[in-house]
Amino acid sequence: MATRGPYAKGVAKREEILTKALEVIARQGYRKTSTRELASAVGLSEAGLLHYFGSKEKLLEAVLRARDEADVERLGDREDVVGKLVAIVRHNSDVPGLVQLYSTFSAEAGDPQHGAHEYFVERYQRLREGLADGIRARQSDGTISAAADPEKIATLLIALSDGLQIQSQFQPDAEPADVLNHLLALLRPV
Amino acid sequence: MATRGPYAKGVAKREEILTKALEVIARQGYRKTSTRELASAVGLSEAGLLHYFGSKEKLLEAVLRARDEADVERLGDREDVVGKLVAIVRHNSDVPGLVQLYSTFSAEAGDPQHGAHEYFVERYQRLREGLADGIRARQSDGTISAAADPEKIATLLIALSDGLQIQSQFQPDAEPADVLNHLLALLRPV
DNA sequence: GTCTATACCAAGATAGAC
DNA sequence: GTCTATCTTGGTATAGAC
Repeated sequence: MATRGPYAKGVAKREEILTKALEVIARQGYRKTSTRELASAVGLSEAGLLHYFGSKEKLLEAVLRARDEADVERLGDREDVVGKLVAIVRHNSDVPGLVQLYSTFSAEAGDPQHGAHEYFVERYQRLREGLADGIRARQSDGTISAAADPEKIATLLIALSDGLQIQSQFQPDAEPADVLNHLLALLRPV
Repeated sequence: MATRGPYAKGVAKREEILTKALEVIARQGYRKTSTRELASAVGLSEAGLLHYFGSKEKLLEAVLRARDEADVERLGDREDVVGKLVAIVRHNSDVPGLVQLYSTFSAEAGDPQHGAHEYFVERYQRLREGLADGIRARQSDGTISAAADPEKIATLLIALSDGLQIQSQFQPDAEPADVLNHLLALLRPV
């Protein structure tokens, strides 16, 4: 009855699936990407693919986790958390399919029954806490007004990033990062 | 060959479908609401329901249009456009299923191929223009700083409302309208 | 009263998750 | 393969313009 954990082969395959899925979804969005298609893209049957992730929902959750990790890897050295957020939002303009996966999936997962609900609960909480610290740091060095409530502004910046990325899909000329920066300028102490 | 337009009966049934759909979706969210269920809720077969709207996508678009109209009816008399937005966000806490329909659908419709893409393009543009006017009005009466760019702040307020409503599904104690009001306080001239 | 577009239904084709 | 979801096809009944 002892569980043995994944073999090296399985770990590699898992990696391959996530990389490929990220690629396919970034290109064509996720609504149009079936498990069937993802399976054949990595040379597996549907059942074979689902063996690794259990369900489509769990696979997509893993894709988003992988993206979060990639963001950390690109920006992990940066001190300024608020600047990090702006950099991520700017970078996301280049991967609309992923942004669409993220926004659709997070909206759907609002339902507590949804398989990825817990993932988002934890993710948003982690982001809020990190950003609140970053905001307090900026208040110390004088780039954000002391009148701002760090927790509320953290919630606000995340919501703003999410909302801007959705809206920009309907207004191709708009640059989400510019709006974020305009707000940060207005939040400077006088 | 000539088109005759809907009969009185059809007009009434269309109304009934929208009202009922709004009710069912507000209660249980849209992910769990099938056309089959909506059809039987109004005493029609699935084909009968689709006869009126052509597709599920178009039906959901009509539901969102109906909600927009209901909001206008509730708040049409109000002068202050920014205050209107806050009131809508506050009211939306009472209809989580509808909020979920709206956010999921708008995220999905980011794909230009999506049937409701055009609807959202027009809706966001209309909202932005109306809000920008409201912001200029507030700048005139001194409740928003003259340093704010009305177009950017309009985009921001819409994005913020959307994002806050998504985030609040993962943080039940949070009240989106409070964060909006905190921002408005910070945007006051000094 | 005739005529035809509208209102609707039964059955099934198709496709996706698992 | 099974189950469930959307949507199509091919039909009948009826509203309502003329």
